[in-house]
Amino acid sequence: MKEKRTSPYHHGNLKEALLQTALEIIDAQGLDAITLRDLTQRLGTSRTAVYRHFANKEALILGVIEKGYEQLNLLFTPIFQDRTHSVAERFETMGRAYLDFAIEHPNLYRLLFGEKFRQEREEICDYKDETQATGLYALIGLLLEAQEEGIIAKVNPIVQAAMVWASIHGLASLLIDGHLMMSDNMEAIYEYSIEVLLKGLR
Amino acid sequence: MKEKRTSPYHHGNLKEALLQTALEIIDAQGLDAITLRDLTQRLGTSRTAVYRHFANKEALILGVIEKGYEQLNLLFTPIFQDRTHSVAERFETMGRAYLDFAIEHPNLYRLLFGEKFRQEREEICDYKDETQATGLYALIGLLLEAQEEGIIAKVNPIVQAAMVWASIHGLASLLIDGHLMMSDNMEAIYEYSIEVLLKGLR
DNA sequence: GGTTTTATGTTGACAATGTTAACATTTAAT
DNA sequence: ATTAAATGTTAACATTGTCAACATAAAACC
Repeated sequence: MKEKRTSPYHHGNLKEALLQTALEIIDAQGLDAITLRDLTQRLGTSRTAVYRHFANKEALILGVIEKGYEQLNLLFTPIFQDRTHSVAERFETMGRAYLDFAIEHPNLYRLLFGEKFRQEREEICDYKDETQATGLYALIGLLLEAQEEGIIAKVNPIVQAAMVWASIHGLASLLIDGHLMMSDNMEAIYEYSIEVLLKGLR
Repeated sequence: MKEKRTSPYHHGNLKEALLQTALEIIDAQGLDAITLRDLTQRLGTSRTAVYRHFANKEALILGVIEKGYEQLNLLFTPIFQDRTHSVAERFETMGRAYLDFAIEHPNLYRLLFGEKFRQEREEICDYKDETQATGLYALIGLLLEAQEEGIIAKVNPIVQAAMVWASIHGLASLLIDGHLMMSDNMEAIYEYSIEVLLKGLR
């Protein structure tokens, strides 16, 4: 009883290793590229070892999604908590960090904000609300701050947050999915977007 | 020589039937749901009949994508050509039509504006530019009109169009992929988005 | 018209993949 | 020490995309 619980023995917490490696594979090659055989081979176990820790492939992916949300949360939280900058500055920094994440981890971004397993995802969101993990929660807080400062109109902040998130998410999606044939203009487009948003929200 | 070309004989233009049925399957059940065996079975042919008309499954899907763009074009063109309404009105109508299409055909929308086959897609876009099929081309025209009327600022319309498209695309994506936990508020969010955009673009 | 060539369709087979069942082994519980 | 539970392995199967070999209908050619 030296370990708290689920103490490893054969592989040394294979479950966590599966999640981590799966996340790395997906991040590098995309969701469709992952196969249980490849995954288990990398870890030196047999193909079906997965089934001792996950019901099936889908359950594993859901675990990766949850893990991804956690990582994203870890990445965004410090940005929001930085009170040394103005609301407008934080607004811009936030959007840029979001875009950067999408650009640096397009496959992971698609997994987290894509369509796959919408139904099943809800089980995760029950106790770890996507709203929070996404940063949408923090965005709402930021918008409320901006409302107090009189920078933007006092409208339902949830509606505002949805609109802002959609704008940045749309930009990220179109970019990483190759639908904006002007990646060189990206910086200009982003800055203009922030400008339009801040002006339009007034 | 009664038929112009590619006159059918066995199945009666199987190629077109494959594209049409494939599109219907994808529209109804999504890209991942389509299998060549199911597809061919519906048409009463054998599994490998596809390979007489397409190099492989991917080539077939690319054909469906092209067909989808055409349909989308047919849907959007009349809206843009309607000069009986003001620029602002057409702007709003356009966005709504775009959103409606995404909501009514989420699987098709994901296929047309998703990540799959980005590389290979470019071959299609050579002679049938996505920019045109998307309606982005028409959007730029609308924005130029708005600029002339002094409704919005005279900025690079391509940048403006990217920003606007991203906003609406983001809204559509988040909605159909189940990331906006307020589908009831959708109408309010959309109207507010148009409001913010028109105000911000000034 | 008859022959050849081409276009189109079919059958059988194979590799990759997710999955299950049966068996094996290591750790934990009693 | 024995039993039970957890974890891992092997063999096998169904599904799917794909290819090779074969079959047939249409078109082309003389």
